[in-house]
Amino acid sequence: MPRKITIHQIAKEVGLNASTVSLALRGDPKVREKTRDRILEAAKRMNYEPNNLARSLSNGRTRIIGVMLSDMSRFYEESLEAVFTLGEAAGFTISVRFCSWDQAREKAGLHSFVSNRIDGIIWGPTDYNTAEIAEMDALLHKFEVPTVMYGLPDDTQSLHCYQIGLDMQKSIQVGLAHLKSYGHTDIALLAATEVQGMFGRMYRRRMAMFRDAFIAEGLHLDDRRIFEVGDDNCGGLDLALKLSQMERSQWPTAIFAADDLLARELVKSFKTLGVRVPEEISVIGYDVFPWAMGGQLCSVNLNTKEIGEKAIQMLLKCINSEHPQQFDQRVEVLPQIRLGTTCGRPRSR
Amino acid sequence: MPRKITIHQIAKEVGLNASTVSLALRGDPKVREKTRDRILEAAKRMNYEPNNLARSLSNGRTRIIGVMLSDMSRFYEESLEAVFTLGEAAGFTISVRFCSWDQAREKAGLHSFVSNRIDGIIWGPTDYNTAEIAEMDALLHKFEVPTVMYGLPDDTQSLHCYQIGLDMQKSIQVGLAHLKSYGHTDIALLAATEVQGMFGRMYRRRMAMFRDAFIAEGLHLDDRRIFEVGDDNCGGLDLALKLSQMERSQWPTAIFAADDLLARELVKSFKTLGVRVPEEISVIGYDVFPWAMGGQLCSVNLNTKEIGEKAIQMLLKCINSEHPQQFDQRVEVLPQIRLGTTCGRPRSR
DNA sequence: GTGAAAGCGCTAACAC
DNA sequence: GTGTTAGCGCTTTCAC
Repeated sequence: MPRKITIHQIAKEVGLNASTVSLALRGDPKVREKTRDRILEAAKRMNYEPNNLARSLSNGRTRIIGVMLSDMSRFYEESLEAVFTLGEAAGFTISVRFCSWDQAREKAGLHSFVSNRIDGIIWGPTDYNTAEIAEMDALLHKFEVPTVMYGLPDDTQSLHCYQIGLDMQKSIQVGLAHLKSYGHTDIALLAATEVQGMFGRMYRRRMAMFRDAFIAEGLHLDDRRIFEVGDDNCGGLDLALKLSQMERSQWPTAIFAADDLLARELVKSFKTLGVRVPEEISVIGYDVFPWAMGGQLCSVNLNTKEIGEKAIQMLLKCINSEHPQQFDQRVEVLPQIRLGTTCGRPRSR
Repeated sequence: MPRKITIHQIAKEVGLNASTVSLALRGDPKVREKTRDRILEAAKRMNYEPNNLARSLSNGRTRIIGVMLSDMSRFYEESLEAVFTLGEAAGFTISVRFCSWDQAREKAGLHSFVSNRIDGIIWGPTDYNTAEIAEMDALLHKFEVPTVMYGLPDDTQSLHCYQIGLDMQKSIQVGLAHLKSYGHTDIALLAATEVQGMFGRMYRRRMAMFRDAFIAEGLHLDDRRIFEVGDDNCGGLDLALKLSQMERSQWPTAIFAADDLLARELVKSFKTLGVRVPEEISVIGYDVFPWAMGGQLCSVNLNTKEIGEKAIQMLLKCINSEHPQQFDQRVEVLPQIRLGTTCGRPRSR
């Protein structure tokens, strides 16, 4: 038995023509049911596996959607799951590339997408507004590869791609407004900024946005109210310990943790040390962990599931349309306050 | 300007034949340098992007390696990075599929790899020894797609694929032996087993292996020495608190945490609560976090980087060889004790 | 060195 | 309903 079976061999086997086999395999109603059954039976028996290269070369589409990501960050987990679910339901295969925050690899990966003639791209870029990004954006546009960039913090008007926007500063403001609604004004910030590499860079960027958000909400963020720790999910204990050595009258009334895992550890540590949350101090988290603390943690959720859904929906619309221009260039995904039990009115001082 | 440029259009532009252009683009020495420069210049100017579908259909290989994973688990991070680095250095594009622990999706993904005629597969299966896995293994074998399965706990002799083995029980025994070498015999186990879904399943499986490993090392594991928590990286504090309410004479002399993050939190919590590690109690972790606690944590490292390296090296060897049978069917990757400062001799009782 | 021609496996238009 | 034919864009063999 020959190794790679083609439709011609199946055709010969059942005494028909290759094009009939082709039609039958794709379930075309033109071919009689009995004929189709014979063909399918032979295909299965001969271990036929269709050759997508030939198929795609011939009909001009691959039914593959490429996803370009910087790393296997938790940030992408939920959105990617949404992309899979909706993309596969629409008959597409999802192919992922990672670039490890390396722009050369990112570029090479996107080129490979183009060379392999995938039908569309979802792209979470390593950085924004750099020359490389603009160059790839222009290339993808020139090749008419439908592309959705997602997780973009700012409106990057110069790009041609569709964009799923995520206004981080606004989402922080949402959290601050939530705390203000309880009456908090003395709010501290717990953030991991001493992390090395790209993660650290991300955290530091996030920190800058926190500062801006405080100002935008008319709040004062004293430098002594900023607690920086050297690890993304192991600094809560440090802060709880630090505070427990201070007089309570000196405490802030609420703490905004820049990461849900930090917040989770902070709350647990407070409880361990006998500090009541939220009676003595309120805690709010920020990020992408809806499951943190079994839903008890109050947090600003970045809603990444919706980001993924919007991205794949936009892309599918664009792929299936003749006039992709008619769609909105940019869609904003709004964060959601996830109510828990860790925020309350400030203690009386 | 037409949208998709082909070598024929370039040929027409420079007044040559398409086959010359084809040779020139691939840097064949047969074509004169001056001619090649003219061709490359035209290709760049016209924004030519090669069509891999046509190329692969013609020459029979795609230069793509497919990686099939269950999810974006931290377990895969390092190994995947190794696969990228070595694979790309060898001129391959790495394409990743995730199946979210769904065997139907896993199967579909592997089929798509075959249909797209990728040159080889690295596969971390969702489960072992099931009919589905065996079926896909047989199919991949029949299609002669070189395949390396990795992270396999047991010797699965019935499979045709190359295997990178990881003997979890032995690696736990390595950790236990390390503790025994200090003189510990009263060793407790901290594990997260109340986690939902596939993670929980994995943790429970890990738990069973811990029991077997204790027995194999001639140690007694009393049920009261097993501390199960409901979260994969937030249970350390609970245990530290629990122990601090017990008389120290009742304590175990060492704790084996089934996860580095658990271990890390445990050590930090001990320190917070005034318990000296390792003077009063030793802690050893287990998993894939070489960076946990800045290298201070003593741990059994599963060595996933080497798993990835071995996998891609085996695969490349197999792809480049005419006689893949000559290589070993299965390679074992051994865990390493990562020495830290959290293990020492047991306190005198 | 360069060109001509066949073919990779499939699809799609059109005959019959 | 089924067969015929002409590509899809590239590589490869063989002339010249």
